[in-house]
Amino acid sequence: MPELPEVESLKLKLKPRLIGKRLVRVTLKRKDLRVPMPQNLQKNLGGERVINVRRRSKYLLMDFSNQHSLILHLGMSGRLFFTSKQRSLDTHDHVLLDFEGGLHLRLRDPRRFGVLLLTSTAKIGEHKLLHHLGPEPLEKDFSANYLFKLCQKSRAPIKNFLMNAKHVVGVGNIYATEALFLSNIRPTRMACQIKKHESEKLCQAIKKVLGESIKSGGTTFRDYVDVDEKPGLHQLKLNAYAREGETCFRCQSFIKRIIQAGRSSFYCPECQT
DNA sequence: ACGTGTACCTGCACGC
DNA sequence: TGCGTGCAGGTACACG
Repeated sequence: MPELPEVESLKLKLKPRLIGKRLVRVTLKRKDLRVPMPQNLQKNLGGERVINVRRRSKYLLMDFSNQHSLILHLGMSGRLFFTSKQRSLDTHDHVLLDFEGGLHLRLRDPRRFGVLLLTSTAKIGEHKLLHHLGPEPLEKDFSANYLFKLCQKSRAPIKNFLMNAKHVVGVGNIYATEALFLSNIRPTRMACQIKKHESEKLCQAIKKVLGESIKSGGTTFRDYVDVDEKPGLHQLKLNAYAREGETCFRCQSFIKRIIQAGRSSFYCPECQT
């Protein structure tokens, strides 16, 4: 489900409510998501305080006072939200986190493509899931120059290229689609055919669409909700994603849908070349 | 070595 | 109503 803006929105809302709080109890309602969850969580984290809540790529990182960190990924259908401890359990409520002061956080993930792991805070960057990741798109090191140079080495379609976390993290199906629309580039173009000026436009478009989505609290299609189970608003601003057969806001042509690497892509056949 | 296809899993909307 | 099909904000891995 969530791409960078959705995870960033969760992080921003979790931070002020969790930092400094002790984790009282961790309850696992099953033993695995996409991979087995650590079975020693209560022993390792029970009684520890939350020092920080961070995001790297689409991973949410929770640092605790004993130098351990939780790594959480929401996959396609994961939700992380505060609720009442008394609320009855949904079939797919897999993890319950009770913090001091009665704060109760739940992880719900019907498809179980999510991940929950524990690692030492110091070694988090070396973790198998994180070590190979490319730059954060909203940071300075993700520049037009960086993008252009990397593009020149790849014969993959530009959309697939953008969704490859080795090149840049956090850009999933929605935002790759939208950034390409904003920069007038057809998603099927080979990355190595992108011109210098296009890479500048594309780099800007990626930063813009991600930044605006964060401001809108993310995009909600079906599963995503924030920590208070409220949807985001960015779906109201999409230009291409999920708009097959509707008219382009720029030129009134019909938006097309194609499949690339098994995922839907949407583009305007007139404005994107 | 890189790019694509497949697997993981459930739920929902659709057409017949 | 019921069933089959196709689709869904992700990612690691096996293959060619």
